[in-house]
Amino acid sequence: MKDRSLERYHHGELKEELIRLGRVAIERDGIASLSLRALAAEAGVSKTAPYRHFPDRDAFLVALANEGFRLLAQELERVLAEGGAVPAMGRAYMAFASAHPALYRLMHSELLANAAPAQLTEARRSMQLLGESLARAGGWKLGADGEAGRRFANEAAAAWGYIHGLVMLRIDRLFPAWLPEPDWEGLAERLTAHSAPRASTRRKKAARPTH
Amino acid sequence: MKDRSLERYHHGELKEELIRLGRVAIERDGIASLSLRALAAEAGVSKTAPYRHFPDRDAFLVALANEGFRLLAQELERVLAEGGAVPAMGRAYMAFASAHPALYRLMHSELLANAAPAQLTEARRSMQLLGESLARAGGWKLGADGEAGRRFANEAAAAWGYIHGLVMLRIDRLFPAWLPEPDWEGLAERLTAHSAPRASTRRKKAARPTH
DNA sequence: GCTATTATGTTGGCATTGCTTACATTAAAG
DNA sequence: CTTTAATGTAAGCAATGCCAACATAATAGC
Repeated sequence: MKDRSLERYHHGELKEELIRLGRVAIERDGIASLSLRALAAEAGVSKTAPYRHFPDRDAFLVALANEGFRLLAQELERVLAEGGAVPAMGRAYMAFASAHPALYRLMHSELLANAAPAQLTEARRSMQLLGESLARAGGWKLGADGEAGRRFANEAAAAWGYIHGLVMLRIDRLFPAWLPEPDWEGLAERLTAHSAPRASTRRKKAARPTH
Repeated sequence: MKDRSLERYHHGELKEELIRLGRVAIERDGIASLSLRALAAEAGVSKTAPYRHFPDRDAFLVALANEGFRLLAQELERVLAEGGAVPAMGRAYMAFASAHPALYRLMHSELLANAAPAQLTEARRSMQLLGESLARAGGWKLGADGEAGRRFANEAAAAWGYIHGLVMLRIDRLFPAWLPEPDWEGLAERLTAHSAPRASTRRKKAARPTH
């Protein structure tokens, strides 16, 4: 039995502290090598204590991801409040991912694809923000049905895919080293070109003029 | 001691078979739960046999990813041989990722960011193919120096980011379910719009020169 | 205030896994 | 034919996820 004479039996904020420690740990060691036991030790608590707050390791990772979405939404909301348009959103998105690469990766990992939607309330919020911003800039209606809704879904997927891919390329350092380093921030701002329904693009769908 | 009277002591093609089995395993159970021991058992070989061919688990995953790049390059080359232009490349890229989602994810995972370049010879090949195709379509020179090289790097990053993000959005099922399913193939074909230097984009770039 | 209930944390333990060391078998080189 | 290198095996350690039984503290009902 350890000497816990100076420590409280109940931590009191274990759940929150585990999330905090987890965020640091994944950025330092990578997501794959995150260990609940090690985290418990860091928090000065027994090896199975985390299981009182999370059913299993995957559930903890989902909670971590959700925290990430909360932080991202917070950032995006701040930009929106400052009157930022779509390019500013792109910049903020890129900045968030660069500042928390492992967290961003986790937020878009395989795990989340099958996670229960109820656990990812914050995820929906941040995506709604992005979607609304894109819709406003492009003059689309968010809840539109039929053809209009389908067209908006396409434009949203194009814009989101663009910024998401750009960000992943950067944080995973996948861009070939034998080429000059791209201007990531500038490219992120170009999000506008993808969200707004450009005449050229729409015509191309029908007639495909280039090449 | 097991009865191996009918089995050869030496498997003979263990390395290749592990790669084969590994590809199936990650698509079935996910990358995280891939176990070298389990794979060894599947191959009918002792638990530590794989370590004769791969220093550790991560090295095996890198080898798997490299095999993925080889397959992708093979596909892209086939499309090129058939005279396919950039939209066809986009389609092929999307098709490959959809057919092997876990493999594609692995090819762009955190692990690879720090992998020794020598282990990823095939990766460079497939990217070179994509880069050449984009350069030809956009009228760029691949090895250009200075401003031209930097501009090409930006256009390449934009195009690659676009298709990569689109693909990831799809295979990770991240696109919100409350929107209509996007036309993924059609969006992949739009790769042209990102690789070709569009007048509007270039003017915008000039108006906001660098940073 | 006292007690019952619930939330939270601990201890011990099992199975799985990655990986190391020492040894066995076979193929290939000389 | 002998030697050597390549390939596979056996045994075992440490770390981890997770379960079951128990301990402690906070809280609610009376």
